[in-house]
Amino acid sequence: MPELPEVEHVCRNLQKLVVGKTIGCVEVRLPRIICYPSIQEFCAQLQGLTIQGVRRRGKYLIFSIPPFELISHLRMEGQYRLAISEEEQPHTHVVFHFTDGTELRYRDVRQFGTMHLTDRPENYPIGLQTLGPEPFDESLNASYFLQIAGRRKLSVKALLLQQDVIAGIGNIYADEALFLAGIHPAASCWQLKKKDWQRLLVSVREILQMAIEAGGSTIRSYADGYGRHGGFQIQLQVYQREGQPCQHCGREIVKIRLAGRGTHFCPKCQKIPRVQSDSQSVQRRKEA
DNA sequence: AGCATCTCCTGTAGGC
DNA sequence: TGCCTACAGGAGATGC
Repeated sequence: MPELPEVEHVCRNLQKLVVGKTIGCVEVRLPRIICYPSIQEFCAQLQGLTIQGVRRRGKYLIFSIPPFELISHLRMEGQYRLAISEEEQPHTHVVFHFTDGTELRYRDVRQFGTMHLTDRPENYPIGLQTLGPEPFDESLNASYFLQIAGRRKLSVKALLLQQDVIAGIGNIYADEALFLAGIHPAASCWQLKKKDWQRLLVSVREILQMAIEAGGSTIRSYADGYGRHGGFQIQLQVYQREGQPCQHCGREIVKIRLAGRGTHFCPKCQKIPRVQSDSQSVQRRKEA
């Protein structure tokens, strides 16, 4: 499941593979992938245009194809692959035929991926329009999290998954970052102090940076533009390691369900920050 | 408003 | 062996 590091890697490879290529025609075999505009317009508008660049924003891939932008989200299992004459893999839903005889194939087993083609920001997918800051954005700091979530009772894991709060984090790296920060995923946002947010932000950046350098994580199906798998999965400390010993303390990794997602953590290393709430302090005064 | 749950989808794993 | 069910999850929709 591609998150920021995987999309970043795909993006860098696509920059090498498709920039400068001119589209001859486009084949759309699964209409649901194309969210905007209609299939007919999508194909007709791309014909004869040249790809000038590819960039990433959150988990979105944005192809610059003047005067348009093609915004592609891989969701769970979307993959791009540049091909010449190789046999086509099943679940290939969109094919961009280039004038040089090569083709860019979009493959997506679970059919969750989306594409938008537009020259107007108001037609961007909602998620891109409301996307929060990039994790490596220098203006991002602990105060931002305190301000946006300091009073909320939402779990910190659920908050990390909200793309309008911080862009690009998915289930794998949310679990890993919380482990690295020593914060319990079920801790409520209001329980975190500024230093906790600071530690979490540092951990998020550290995990994402390491994963980018390793070429991302391949859990089920992720592959880059060349069909290569990522290497970070072997460095995962908690994700999908339920029942195995924590590599820090030896305690069994536990799996719970949080925010509708499988959530993995070490019950010894990851604590809910201790906060003395008003009601608790009133209670203590009464007891005293 | 804020939060939880459901939905889309298919391959895989586990139980019987 | 073969069938059935649960599960995986990003993001948008829905409901409380």
